[in-house]
Amino acid sequence: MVVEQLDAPDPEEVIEAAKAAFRDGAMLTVQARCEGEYEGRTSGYLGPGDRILVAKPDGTFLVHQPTGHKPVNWMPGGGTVSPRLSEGGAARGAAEESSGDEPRVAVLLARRTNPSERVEARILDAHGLTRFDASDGASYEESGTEAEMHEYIEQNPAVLEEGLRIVEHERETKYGFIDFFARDADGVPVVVEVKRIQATLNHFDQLQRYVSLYEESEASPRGGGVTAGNEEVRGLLVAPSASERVRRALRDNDLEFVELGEFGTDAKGATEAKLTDF
Amino acid sequence: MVVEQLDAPDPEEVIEAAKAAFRDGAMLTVQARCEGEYEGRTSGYLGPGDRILVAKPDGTFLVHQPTGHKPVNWMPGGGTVSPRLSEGGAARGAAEESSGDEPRVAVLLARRTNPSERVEARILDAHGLTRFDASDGASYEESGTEAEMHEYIEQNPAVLEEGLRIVEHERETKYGFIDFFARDADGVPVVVEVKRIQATLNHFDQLQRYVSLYEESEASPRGGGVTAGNEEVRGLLVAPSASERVRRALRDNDLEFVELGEFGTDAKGATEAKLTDF
DNA sequence: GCCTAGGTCCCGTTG
DNA sequence: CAACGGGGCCTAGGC
Repeated sequence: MVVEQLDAPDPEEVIEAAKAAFRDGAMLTVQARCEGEYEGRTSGYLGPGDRILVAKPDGTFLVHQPTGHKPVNWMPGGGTVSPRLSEGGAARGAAEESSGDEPRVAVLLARRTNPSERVEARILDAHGLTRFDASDGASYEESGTEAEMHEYIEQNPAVLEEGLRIVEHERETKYGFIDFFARDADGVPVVVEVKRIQATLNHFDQLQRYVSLYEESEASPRGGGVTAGNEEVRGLLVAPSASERVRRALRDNDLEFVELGEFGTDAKGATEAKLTDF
Repeated sequence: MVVEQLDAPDPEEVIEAAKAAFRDGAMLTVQARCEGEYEGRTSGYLGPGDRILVAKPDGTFLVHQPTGHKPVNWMPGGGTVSPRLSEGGAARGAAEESSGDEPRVAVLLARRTNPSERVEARILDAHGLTRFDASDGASYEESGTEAEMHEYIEQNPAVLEEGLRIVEHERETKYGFIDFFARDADGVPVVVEVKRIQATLNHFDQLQRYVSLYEESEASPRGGGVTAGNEEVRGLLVAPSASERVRRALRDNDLEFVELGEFGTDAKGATEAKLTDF
């Protein structure tokens, strides 16, 4: 039996099922009216409403409202989720006298350290619960990533500029990592920053940072005098597109934009076609 | 009835339940062995395995493996999820001759435009399905945010520096927004960038950009000559902490770091305590 | 463990 | 609508 479903379980049944699921490494899904509370990097409270709760064996905990991609409350994996019975009533608000006839509610508490934080979901009314003994060995394989774009450029530097020669990939500097360090046809050093998506001001910032770093660390040690220094390093921002503001920022700072959209098989085919032209 | 559960539904039942749920604006959860495929900003494939599928009435679609905070495949809200029956067999791979006795499988296809993309989950084996007519009017209320940090600083500028006077909050420049524009005790202009979390190199970048922008736009128009220009603007990065690299980048570029961790009631109390010291 | 940078980032806000 | 910046971002890769 891979899945076990409970319909409208009472608090004790929720606790029991949750304990068993966590013990056995199963995934748990609960449809419930609940409250949420978070305390950690910030703190927050979510009033009662219908949500889906998901707890994974790695400690991941998710609270999903009926809209939106992101969980309204969550805990990343690495911590633990523990079920416990608690007094009824609101998590927040005045502590009313606990009359004996108050219903107890099931609570799912997710915690972790570093950073220290916790999410608590008070299940006021469990509509459905599913235990799922899931087994999944597959991993997602993706193409079209920035890593592939890097590979493509490394193999075909001419798509950026005729005569460009890649010297180093992922060069570390004291201010961060440069995507490519290269030299142009005249041997002038070129700092290259590559983005898979439309370039933003932050990307311009990064390139600017790397270029100034290069100017400082390379020009100064030379003793200053032989080379012009600042003039002798170029900065290239490579991306499929860029807003006008970004283009202007680049121009104003003597940096260059290279539009590179398609890459991979198509572009490779184009390169091969080129070769046959000779 | 808020929740309807099906145990090991066959493909036709999955389709039927999904159609009904989407028509009525209910949330749908399916525990299933499935394949996943994404095509859009990148493209990717996920082989068969056990996952939880969640479809929301706003078009959000999530595929969750047994580990990890993030869905392995997803579609943000705004699009549509449509169920349909399809041929059995792998989504990827050679198109085998479709012998008549192949089982048909339920497929959930999530699509949107702008960007144009789609996620397809081929449900090879549905273990469980839950329809949830959820109603949730609550929204999450959070404190400890950067906005609150801004308010606090605006009310207590002295925590940054004695004699600092806030001139403007969220000043727009042609290259972006400055958190605070201020003047120090000597009337020297100060650009302030505030971060709620540990400062990163990108945050340094932002401040550096704003400061250079200020130097250009303010110093140049003046005709250059009266004021020293570059020397006469300070940049402050305010955050609870910063790595050594970030501190060095700031120092090397004549920018300043101000450590500001606690704020709000505690810090306010500290300020008040200080006042009583006089 | 910290630091750095990417992400199918998502999301809100503003022009 | 694009664009810019925040996020309890999360996650992977180095060191």
